[in-house]
Amino acid sequence: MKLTTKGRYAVNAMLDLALHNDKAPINLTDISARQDISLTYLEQLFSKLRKKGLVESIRGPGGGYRLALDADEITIMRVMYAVDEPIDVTRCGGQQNCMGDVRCLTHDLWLGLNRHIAEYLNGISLGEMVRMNNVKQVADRQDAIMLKDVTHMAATPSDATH
Amino acid sequence: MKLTTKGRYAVNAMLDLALHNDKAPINLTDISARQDISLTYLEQLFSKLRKKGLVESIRGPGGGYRLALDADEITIMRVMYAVDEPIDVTRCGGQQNCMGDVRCLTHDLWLGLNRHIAEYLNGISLGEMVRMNNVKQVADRQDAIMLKDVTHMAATPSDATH
DNA sequence: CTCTTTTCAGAGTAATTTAGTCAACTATAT
DNA sequence: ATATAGTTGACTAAATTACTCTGAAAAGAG
Repeated sequence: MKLTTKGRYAVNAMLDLALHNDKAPINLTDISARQDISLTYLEQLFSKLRKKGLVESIRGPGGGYRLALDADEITIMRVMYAVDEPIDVTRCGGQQNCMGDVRCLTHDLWLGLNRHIAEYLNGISLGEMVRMNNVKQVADRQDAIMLKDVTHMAATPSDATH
Repeated sequence: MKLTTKGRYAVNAMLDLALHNDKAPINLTDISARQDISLTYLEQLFSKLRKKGLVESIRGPGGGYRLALDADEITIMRVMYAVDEPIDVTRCGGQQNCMGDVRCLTHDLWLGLNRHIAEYLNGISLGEMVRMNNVKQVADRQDAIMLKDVTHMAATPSDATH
């Protein structure tokens, strides 16, 4: 299992999609604004997510993306695997030849770690996250900021901290 | 937690040390041969391991490295942290400002994953690994190969174990 | 003292990966 | 038609990884 920012971006974006998953499809421009991910990078990510059957796309004006499955069926694991080729933590990709012809000393250790991570990430779905309170709160804030931007209100975000 | 081959090399090397942890210090040339890691790279790794107090060094002929602590006190986690700067899995390093001024949607998710991995890697020590059967078998084979190289003898120990 | 074996320190580097950008499409609603 | 939105693939700058190279310095053996 690979753990990169790419995978995390993908999860953030997918969760955004799950949170706004009503009738109308969500376009990437909105997700880009809310989640602070460049549009072109999102396009790249969603291309992969679509090919893995996690989202479906609707082209043209009013188009965008929608979850292709129930949010409870989409685990964090599936999202991360969709965008990041799974790199194995062992040196040999499950083969037993990590070291010349014999498996390395720590072969089983890394396999165990792999299993462990997978278990955790497979145990959490987008649906569950949507129902979590703290997630909902953050999402509401993000939506509020978007609204403010759209209306061109004088309120500059005043991001003194960074 | 960062998961790199560097960390895996370090664990392999440290386990080698633990397996051969008798009176005499072990030099890196031997570990290099047994674990198939370049000598200069090992030097780099052990420099860090020493600075973190996991090994102690003896210079000069007959010198080498020794575990600075009991093998049961050295967890896999400690080894990996010694050589790889811990990169945080969240975007903000535990701060709450992953996204401008609010924490990102998935902040807690990554923190949880971090905790999970740490728990696993902290739950396993070099001592425990040394006592595991499959590890011992691999180690014996590695030693046998080393011996063969040194003596240039034809007498293969015929290690028909499994 | 000198030779050899070892660790110690840090600079340098080639390859790979990451995190994107850019440009040129295609499909569809109005 | 035209504007909106997804689609594709090539390209790239920056960072990271996984090392190597050089040249010490310490310590024991002869």
